[in-house]
Amino acid sequence: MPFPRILTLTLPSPYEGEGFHTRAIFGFDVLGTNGWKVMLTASIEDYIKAIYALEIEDRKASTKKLAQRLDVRMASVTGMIKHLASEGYVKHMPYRGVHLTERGRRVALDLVRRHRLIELFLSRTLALTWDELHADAEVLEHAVSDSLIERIYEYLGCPEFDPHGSPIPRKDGSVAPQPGVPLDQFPIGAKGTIAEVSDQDPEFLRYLTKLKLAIGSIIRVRERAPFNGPILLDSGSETIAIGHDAASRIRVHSGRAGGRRKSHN
Amino acid sequence: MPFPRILTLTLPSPYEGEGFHTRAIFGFDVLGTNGWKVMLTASIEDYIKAIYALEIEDRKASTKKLAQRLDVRMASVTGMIKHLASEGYVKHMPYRGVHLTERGRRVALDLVRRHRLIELFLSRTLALTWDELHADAEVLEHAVSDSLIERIYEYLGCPEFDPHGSPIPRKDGSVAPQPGVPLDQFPIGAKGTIAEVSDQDPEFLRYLTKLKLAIGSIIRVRERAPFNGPILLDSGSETIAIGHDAASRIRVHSGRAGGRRKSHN
DNA sequence: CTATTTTATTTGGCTATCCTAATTTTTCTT
DNA sequence: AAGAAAAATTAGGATAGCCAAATAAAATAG
Ligand SMILES: [Mn+2]
Ligand SMILES: [Mn+2]
Ligand SMILES: [Mn+2]
Ligand SMILES: [Mn+2]
Repeated sequence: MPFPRILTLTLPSPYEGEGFHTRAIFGFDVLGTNGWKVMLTASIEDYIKAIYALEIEDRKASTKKLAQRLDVRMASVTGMIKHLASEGYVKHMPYRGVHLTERGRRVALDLVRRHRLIELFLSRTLALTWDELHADAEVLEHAVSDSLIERIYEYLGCPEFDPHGSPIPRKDGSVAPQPGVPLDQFPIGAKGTIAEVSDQDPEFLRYLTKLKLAIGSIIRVRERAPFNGPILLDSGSETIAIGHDAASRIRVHSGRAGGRRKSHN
Repeated sequence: MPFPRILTLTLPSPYEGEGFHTRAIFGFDVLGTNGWKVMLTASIEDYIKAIYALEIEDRKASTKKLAQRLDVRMASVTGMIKHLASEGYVKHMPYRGVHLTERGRRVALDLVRRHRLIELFLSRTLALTWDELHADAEVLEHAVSDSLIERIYEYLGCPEFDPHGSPIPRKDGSVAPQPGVPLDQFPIGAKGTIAEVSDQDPEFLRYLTKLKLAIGSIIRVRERAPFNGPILLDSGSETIAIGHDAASRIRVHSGRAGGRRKSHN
């Protein structure tokens, strides 16, 4: 069987009786080694992942923010939301955003798992720097098979965190909590370890590299200017001023070693 | 810039002046590090690759064979052929098949390069067996970026052959000729080395593994039955009977070591 | 050379996904 | 609380890529 195209596929019916089963509307069902599984299009997977991320950030996902994040128009988001709701991936409260259902959450976690394992794999094998990883992973996450991702997982020794310090969701659908707290909320004077950084913007990651900040770096907040002003911190022998915006994208663990993982920078 | 969706994209115009440029009809133009490049959909890439393969096998690509290979209907092939011809990737002689243009050939070689490098990469890093490789590579070939494929190429030490013994097209568009001759045409009594096997069918590859045949195996044709009958050959200390069909999918180099590469079985 | 079979093309139709423009609902201002 | 602004939805439309059925051309068999 040739690998399914992204858009449509006709397969022997997964249901009773004979005949074929064409499932072009919303991803499609595919016969894998563990029985039938719904295969979703890259577009749908990305929508669900974006909703998942926005729910963590904002408690709910709004049409506007989804449109910005996915780089599509709001009309397209509304249309897709209705599809997703009709298939049971989200609950839609018109004019008030969406929430993932448990079913949707599983899809999101599975995709995030693939994304983060791919990032770690590319980082380990090809020594890609952390600013290079994300864009490739964003595409590859939709292309790797379940069996390949399991091979990668074993090859990496069942890792728990990706190169940006984010927890890798487990196959059973559980995830470790995000480590630490945002740097802009870290107590003044306390010593901490950089535990996680946002992977969304390569520019930001190159900026951190220039500041010699990486996962595992030990820092101390010296001073926080008011009105969302810059944050002064000690790192190694240097003192660094970092904007509020950037600081909010860095999470810091209190104490010395947040969790025994190294930087993959 | 988020990575382009497979189907459509609107980007700042690559041409003079202002405004945007929507190119949904046939892949789209993308701004890479070396200027603008046309990005093709996975579907189009697969059509062009299939035409390339059929031209090698049959001197031309017919609608029927394309439909079989791509698992679509003939009507779909005709439709796509017209698109490809209008974009200058193929020359279409109605009712008599298609040929790739030079432009189409470059697309095919680039895709084959990606496919084979991915197979070798997965084989080296994750120790996938040669029957497992092809299906994953068939999808990933459309998802890896140019920069990632170059990293893989360097990581692998600028390899010339993939795990099935097929030559990896070079970046400049040149390819080494297919090594050896088909086993069903190899002279009787002569000693030879298995140089290449077809990667299309995992069943076939598992069959070869069971026979302990791999790239680099040394064999001697003992006898060839008439009327496309089975072929008897010596391999190691054993004598093997292999059907004509299977034999035609194996290419053999005369002499001992075809080219110093090892099996990645 | 004609009849039949095979191969190829044309026609008409479908869904997925996106867009723009118009409309509706909610939120913000004063 | 009314008006303005922002956010969300609806309406209408486009292309890619697929299919079935009808038609046409080429190849084959007698
Ligand atoms: Mn990432
Ligand atoms: Mn993605
Ligand atoms: Mn292959
Ligand atoms: Mn492919």
